[in-house]
Amino acid sequence: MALGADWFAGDVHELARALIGTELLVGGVGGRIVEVEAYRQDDPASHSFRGETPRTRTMFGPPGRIYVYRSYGLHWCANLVCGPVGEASAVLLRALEPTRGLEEMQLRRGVDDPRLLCSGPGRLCQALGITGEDDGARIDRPPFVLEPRSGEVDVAVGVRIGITKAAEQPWRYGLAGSPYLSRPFSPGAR
DNA sequence: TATGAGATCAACT
DNA sequence: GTTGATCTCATAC
Repeated sequence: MALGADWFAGDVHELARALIGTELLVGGVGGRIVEVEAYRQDDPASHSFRGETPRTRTMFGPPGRIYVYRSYGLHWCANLVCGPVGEASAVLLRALEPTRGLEEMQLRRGVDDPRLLCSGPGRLCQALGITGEDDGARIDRPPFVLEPRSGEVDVAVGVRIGITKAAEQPWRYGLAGSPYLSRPFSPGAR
């Protein structure tokens, strides 16, 4: 049974941790989530920190939706909105372990190495075909499917990547030891 | 292996 | 006018 939108109504950090190992598919293409980062409204690094704007409108809406924005004027980055309505917290999808639709992703990305298909927010969106068109879409409606993980996973914790504000916060979560991370976690981090 | 430039857009100063 | 939750490609060691 796929995870519904109300599954995202809880605490963003618990959800970030719980998302590791779940399988995200877009139109039958995707893989296991191996790396995410948590952002909250009281977080200076979050887009929602300074209040609602046309771009961040989705973050302030109901949980279980997808917040997509353009990064550096070039790449798309996808988040899953968490928490109660209006809390404006979200989980940034940073890396997947490709499991389904490899050929499709290789075609979209123009590379063959599975480790390079989804290891990074921009790459992930390109591989799955996520664009600004998908902003505000529900995670539990086609073409999106989020399958719960089967069994326990070893979740690593570390500092977030590529930001300058609140950069010391350990709000990056990942599957320990996975070769599909955008960057490895420090050994022993938990 | 490492550093640097370019792409290109919304929000902020 | 500057900055940023990025990535690719080129050039240099």
